[in-house]
Amino acid sequence: MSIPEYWPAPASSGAARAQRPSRRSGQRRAEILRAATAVFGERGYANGSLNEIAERVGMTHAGVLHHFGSKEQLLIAVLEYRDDADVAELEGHHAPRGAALLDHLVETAQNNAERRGIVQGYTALLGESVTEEHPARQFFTDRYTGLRDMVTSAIADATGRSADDPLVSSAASVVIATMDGLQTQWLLDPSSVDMREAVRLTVEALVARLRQA
Amino acid sequence: MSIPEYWPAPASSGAARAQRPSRRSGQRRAEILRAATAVFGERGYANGSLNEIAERVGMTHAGVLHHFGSKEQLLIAVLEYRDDADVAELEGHHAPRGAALLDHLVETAQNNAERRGIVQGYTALLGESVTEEHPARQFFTDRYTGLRDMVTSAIADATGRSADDPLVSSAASVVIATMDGLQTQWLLDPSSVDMREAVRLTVEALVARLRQA
DNA sequence: CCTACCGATCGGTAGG
DNA sequence: CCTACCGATCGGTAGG
Repeated sequence: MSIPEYWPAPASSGAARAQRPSRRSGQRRAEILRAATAVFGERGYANGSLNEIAERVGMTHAGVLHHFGSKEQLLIAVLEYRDDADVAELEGHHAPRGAALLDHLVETAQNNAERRGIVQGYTALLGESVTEEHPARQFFTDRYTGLRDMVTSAIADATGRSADDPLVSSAASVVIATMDGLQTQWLLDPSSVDMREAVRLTVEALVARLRQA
Repeated sequence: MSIPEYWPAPASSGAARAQRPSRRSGQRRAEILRAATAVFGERGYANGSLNEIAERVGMTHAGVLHHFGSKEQLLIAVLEYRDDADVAELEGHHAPRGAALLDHLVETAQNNAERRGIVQGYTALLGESVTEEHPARQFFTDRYTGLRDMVTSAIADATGRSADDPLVSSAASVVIATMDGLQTQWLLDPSSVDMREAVRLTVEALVARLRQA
């Protein structure tokens, strides 16, 4: 499973340069991950090739495979890389856990309208992931389980209902579904939809509905 | 653009058998369309091969290409075929145009829970369609424009608001987005979501919200 | 990291 | 509709 490292050490690897191969290798991996994120986002996973990824970082596809072992492992790394970035951003600004999470989601919808590449990558891979034996399937399944839990407790918090209330978990699924579905519509036709307003309306309507009765 | 027909006429093509080649060809095309729908649904378009489609109807991939010209044209035919089926079903049961459409969508969500293959095919192709230069892109763009119009007028009807009200068109986008997004969550984990209840809640909450103020 | 290669598979065409 | 073929491309491996 591990990736052997048998290429020659850099000629200038004495004490003069503090950069060990592992440091450079880490940078190179990050470059590949960025390129792979872009290519899978533009073309999808099935249609994105290692060759195109490799060209964008100035190496051959064999070089990419050296770093990541297989196309599938590269995809997994891309997904985790994206996840890390999301988490970092969440924690950087604030890590809202209660009702404030709902406002944060409205903000996210707005911000996403200026990150087309990222939205497209997410939507394309998510869509592909429901196909048979797709390597991203487990990743997204787990991710949505976690997302639903977070949003469920946020809605419980905002409405004073129990997180076990079926209406609450339904509402959580709906909020997430709305964000995903709006992204698809927006990607197909950006002028057709105001993602921020639509998410805001959804959250408002659901919370109001769950507050009564 | 047209597909030439130069294969030999059936040996038994006299007056005894009323089946002209065009009739048989039409049946064969329908078989291919069904197989292609299944394969693209299971594997996606990029990952689904003409060879697998051909095998399922007992011919070679060249035979499939004879009938449809190219893989891309086959995809377009599949999408139109699916669309025709949807329309036929809509008109068969009832063609609800006003507020009744909203109830019909709740029913559709319920019915979809027993048509996993169809839902998966739709979700996978829709997700792929947002990638660069994807052949299904125009199809889905047009489809969503039409869907939004229908649902917008249904919501206007149900709430007494104008179809030009931005809240109404936002709500329409949300209803459609919800259905799509829920399907994805359900495909990833069928036990995680009650599609019917979630759509019902969404419609109810949005209509209630738009009825006030 | 590259070169050089592999087998497999792809969509499409020619030609009947 | 098939056989037979094409060039292109794919992911992956060997070996340094």
